[in-house]
Amino acid sequence: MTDRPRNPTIIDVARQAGVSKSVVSRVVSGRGSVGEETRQRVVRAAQELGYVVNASARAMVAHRTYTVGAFVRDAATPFYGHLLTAMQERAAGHGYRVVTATGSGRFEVSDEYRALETLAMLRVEALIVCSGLLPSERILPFAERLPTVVAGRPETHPSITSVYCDEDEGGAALADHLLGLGHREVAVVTVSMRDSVTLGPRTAAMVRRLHERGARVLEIPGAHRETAGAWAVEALRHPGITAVMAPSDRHAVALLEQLRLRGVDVPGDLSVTGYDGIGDLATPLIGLTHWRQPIDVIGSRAVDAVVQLLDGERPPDHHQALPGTLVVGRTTGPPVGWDCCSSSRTGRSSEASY
Amino acid sequence: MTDRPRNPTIIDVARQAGVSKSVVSRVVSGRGSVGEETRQRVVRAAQELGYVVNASARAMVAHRTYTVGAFVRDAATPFYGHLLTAMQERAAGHGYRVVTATGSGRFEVSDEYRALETLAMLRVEALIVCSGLLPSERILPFAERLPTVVAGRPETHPSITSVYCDEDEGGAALADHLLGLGHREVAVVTVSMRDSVTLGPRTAAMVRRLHERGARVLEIPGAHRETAGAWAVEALRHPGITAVMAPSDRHAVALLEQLRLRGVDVPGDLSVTGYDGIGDLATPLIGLTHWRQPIDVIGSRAVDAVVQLLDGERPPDHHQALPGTLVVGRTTGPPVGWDCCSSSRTGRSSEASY
DNA sequence: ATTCAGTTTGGGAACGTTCCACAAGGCGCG
DNA sequence: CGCGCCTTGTGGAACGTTCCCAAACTGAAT
Repeated sequence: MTDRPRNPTIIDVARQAGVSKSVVSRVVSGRGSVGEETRQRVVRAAQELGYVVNASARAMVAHRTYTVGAFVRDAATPFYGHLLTAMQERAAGHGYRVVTATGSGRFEVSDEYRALETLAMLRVEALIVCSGLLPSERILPFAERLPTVVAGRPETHPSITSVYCDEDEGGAALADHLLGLGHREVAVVTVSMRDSVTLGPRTAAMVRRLHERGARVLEIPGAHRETAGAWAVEALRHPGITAVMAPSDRHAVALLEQLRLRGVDVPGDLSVTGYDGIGDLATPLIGLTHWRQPIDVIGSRAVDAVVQLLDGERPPDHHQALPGTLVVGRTTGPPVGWDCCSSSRTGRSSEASY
Repeated sequence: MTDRPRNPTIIDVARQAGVSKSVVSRVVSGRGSVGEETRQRVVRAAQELGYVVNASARAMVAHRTYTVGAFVRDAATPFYGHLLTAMQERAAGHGYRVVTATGSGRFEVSDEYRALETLAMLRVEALIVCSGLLPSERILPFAERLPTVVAGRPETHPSITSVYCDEDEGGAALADHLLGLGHREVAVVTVSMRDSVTLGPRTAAMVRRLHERGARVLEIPGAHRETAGAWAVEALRHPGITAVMAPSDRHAVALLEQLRLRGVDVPGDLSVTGYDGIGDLATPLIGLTHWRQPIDVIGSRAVDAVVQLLDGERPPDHHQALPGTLVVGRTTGPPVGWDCCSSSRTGRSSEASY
């Protein structure tokens, strides 16, 4: 780096305005009283020199940065993009900045750790963790030192506050929707709890509810969207299956693409459900039936909680579960051969064992 | 804010390890030599105390922050989300952090200015501007003080480096595609240059090419996606129109939704084109014909350029125009009544004047 | 005139780090 | 043994800001 001209300091401004640095400090920080005439002179001098406060120096003496750290696994996914935006906006309202750190796609523990350490170096005053993958025990060491809120997923640990949309409710609601349409044999693309703290519980909830209501369930493990072709094949192998539940909108869209390639009619041959309901994927154009999470609310509540913790108050609810909404689109419908009036089903397939 | 325990400093670590603060500094910064036995002792002490370097203090003396500022209008849009992710990753490779500032949705000049000033306070070493709306003259004052690169859009000003995908080429390619299919009367949803530095030129390029090749053009001004219903109405009012070109994928999807509501068959009745080709909107499911920009490349090249500027080199190309790709989907096809073999058109509509 | 309160201003310490100059000790070499 | 050199460790200055305290100045009341 070639030597660039130094930024002007309050001392430069003070010299220019013919006052002491203390006066300039009071003018730029807005604390303490300054004579009106002097303040004008200082403001003018600052403008002439293009003075801008140095946040580092300020942070040093104030022991505050007015910065909240947000950790997300991958900011490019629409879910996190929306969450970040919502948080940023709300934080600005509280006088805080949000600085985000990401785990760098490669899903490595060391990257994750480095990201969180970077936030610590920057002396963020609090932490908002928005990752479906980072387990509680990795968050805990930081939560001990910083007010920490987990956003977008339930958190079991008592010393961590969380703001989320109940996964059980959503999973059950989608299952009920399919059951109500008459589906009795449903495939669920499942994700293990280990692989995701959000996708795991919601698919488990789908399976549970379907079982409870006496439906047959085919579980297709499928954490990664790239394997959507295999899900399609697996679901189609079982002729009794009339619906497939995906762990997220993106999974659902990947599945819809694969079904389309294979000439499967949705929802004629097969119904499909998603989960999340964010941004462009929830477009009416695709018409995906899904469970919609109030991401904006999750984001702003998370920030509110963090600010309350910073103010030394305990947030009203340690774990805030926000209500979601069932959005019925055009990817779900009654199963083939289903007679809506007799409430019984014809053309039931043989008792395949799965 | 209640008083939180202070973070340990190098002095605390020094005391714990029984050495001077200078030794600790050398250990944590990795500069200067330290006896092996001593270094072990320091590392252990730091770990015991949970010491983390204070970036502010470091920045003060080093006059460096290893931080690049990114300004985007709205981080929630997929285009910018992807761009940011790409930049973040590349910057990390160069040893820089990216801190983003947004113009807070409300599209106010004062917000914009505050966002850029925040970046200046944080003493970012360089600036990457990724906004289709912020005009050059607003960027210039910052470009004079900081190495500045504009990403994702062409930049005319000679003292600002830019990395982008040529809008003229994309607009023309899409127009050619439609012309090649046999379309002769095309509506273009146009955005003024004033409203967007990216959307403006690309729609202008579409119109230009269509005119050059002798097609009739209906210009429908439409900066905001919310008015997509009106575009649909306007296009359908002119029976000669066989295709509509949207300024972006998101505009195109909004239009497709409106056309769907009105029972218009795409591409049977009307062909539709998009522009950008990012993430989930470019999904094969929708099958939108569009011009794809290499966003990842734009992001990483922008960071590379910034780093070169920081190193005092001039980047090889002051203005880097990257190649895009035409992606043909299922939203475009031959116009109704078009006979592919005779290369002439039947059922031509009356000479409507527009 | 003198005191007193209130406002405005200036000087200096402190924040946590890096870097520089320097000291102490070990080592090889004449 | 004395000299310089290299390695390792120490103390202090500096970075740009805020805040505390003291000084200077104002004006009003005694």
